[in-house]
Amino acid sequence: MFDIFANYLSGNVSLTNKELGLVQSLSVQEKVPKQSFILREGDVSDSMIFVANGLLRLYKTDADGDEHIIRFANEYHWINDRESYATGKPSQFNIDAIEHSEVLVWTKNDFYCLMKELPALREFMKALGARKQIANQNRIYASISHSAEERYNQFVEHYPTVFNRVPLHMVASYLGVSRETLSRIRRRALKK
Amino acid sequence: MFDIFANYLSGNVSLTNKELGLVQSLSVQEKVPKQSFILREGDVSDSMIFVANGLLRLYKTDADGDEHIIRFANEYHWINDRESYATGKPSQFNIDAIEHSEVLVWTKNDFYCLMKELPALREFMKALGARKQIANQNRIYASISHSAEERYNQFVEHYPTVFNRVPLHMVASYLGVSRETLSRIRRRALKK
DNA sequence: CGATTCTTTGAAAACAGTCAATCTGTGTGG
DNA sequence: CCACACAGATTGACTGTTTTCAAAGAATCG
Repeated sequence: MFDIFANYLSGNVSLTNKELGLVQSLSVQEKVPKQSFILREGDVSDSMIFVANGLLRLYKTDADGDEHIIRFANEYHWINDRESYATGKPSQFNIDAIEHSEVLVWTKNDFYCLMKELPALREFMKALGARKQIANQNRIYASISHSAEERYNQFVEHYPTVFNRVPLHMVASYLGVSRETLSRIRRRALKK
Repeated sequence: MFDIFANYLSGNVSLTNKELGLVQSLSVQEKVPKQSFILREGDVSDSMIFVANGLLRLYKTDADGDEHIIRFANEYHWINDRESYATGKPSQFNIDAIEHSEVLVWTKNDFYCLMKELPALREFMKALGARKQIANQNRIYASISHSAEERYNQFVEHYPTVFNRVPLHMVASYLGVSRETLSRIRRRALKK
C-alpha cells in the first residue's frame, strides 16, 4: 500500500530510496471500514493522514443534529483538522469513511521531523498548502456570489471523481443547501 | 512608518537590528488614497503588502457589475491575491482602499530572499498562513451552516475594528446577502 | 424478500432578492 | 449659513427561491 504513496510522491518530489525508506519507516498503515471514524469531535487531530484509496469526509454535526461537510478527501489527498493539528486543541469536527478506505498515518512529531530532514518534501507540502488556500478562497467566493445551482455545477465539474461516489444528500450538505433543494435543482437542469 | 511594522514584528518575531535593517531596506512605503487601487483585475499580484494603517478590501466585480468582497485588511494585516502571487497569473480580483491607507510593499523576489535568510520570520509567516487557513475553514463552515443573521453577528463580534469603519453595503457584500436584506436583519435584531 | 438508505415530490411557510421610493447624514460650493 | 448634491441606509410591495414537513418512490444490501 505504501507504493501508492511512493507513486504519488514520485510525480511531485524526487527523493532517494533511502529518504523514501525513512518516510515509510515512520508511517503506519490503517484500514478504515465504511462509516468508521478516524477523528471524533473532542479528539485532538495529531496526525497527518494520506488517503491511499477510498473516500473520507470532514464534517461537523450541529446542535440540531444536521451534518455539515467541510470537505471530502479521496485517494491521493490528505486529511486532518488543521486547526486542531496546529493548536493541539480538541477538534470540533469528525472524519469518517464514506467508502472503505486505506490510509497512511504519520504522527505530528514524526511528520515534523520529516519536514526538517527532507527539504524537497517540505517544499512540496508547502505548495500543496498554497493550493488548498486558493481552493478555499475560491469556495468562499462562490458561496457569496454564486447561486446553489452554479455551485452545484462547479462541484460536479471540479470534482467528478468525488461527485459520483457520494450520495446526493452529502453533496447538498457540502454545498449548504437542503437535499430537497438540490434534488429540484437537478431536475430543472435535466430539462435543459 | 516602518516603526509600525517593526513594532508588529517585535511582538511576534525576534530579529537583530541588522536583520530588521535588511527587512526595511527591501521595503517600499506607499500611500494609498481612499478609493485608489493597489491591484486591478488582470494585473499580476507580485508583491507582499503589509497594511500599516488604514483599511483595504479584496474583491471581485462580476458580470452584472456587482462587487463581492473576499476579505478586508486593516492595519497589522497582510494583503495580496494569493493565487496570482503563487502562480504568477493575472488576478481576477481588485484591491482598493476603503480608507486612506499606508502600506509597506516587498517584491515577491525580495520577500523570498527574506524568507530564506530569516528562519524566524519564515516560521512566523508560516504560522500566520496556518491561522488564515483556519479562519477560511471557519468561514466556509459558517457559509454552509449558519443563517445570514448568525453570520452577521459573528462578523460584528469577530471583527469589531473593521465592522464600524465599513459601510453596511460592503458588509452585505462580504456576507453574500443584498444590502436590503442586511438592513432588515439589523432591524429585527434591534427589536430584541 | 425485507430493511435500510437515498431520492423525489407536493404544499405551505419562511426567507431573500429586486425595484422604486424615501430618508439620513455629510460635505461642498454659492 | 444655506441649499444642494451625494453616498449610504431604510422601507414597502412584489416576486422568486429555499426550507420544512410529510409522504411516497427508487435503489441497495444482507
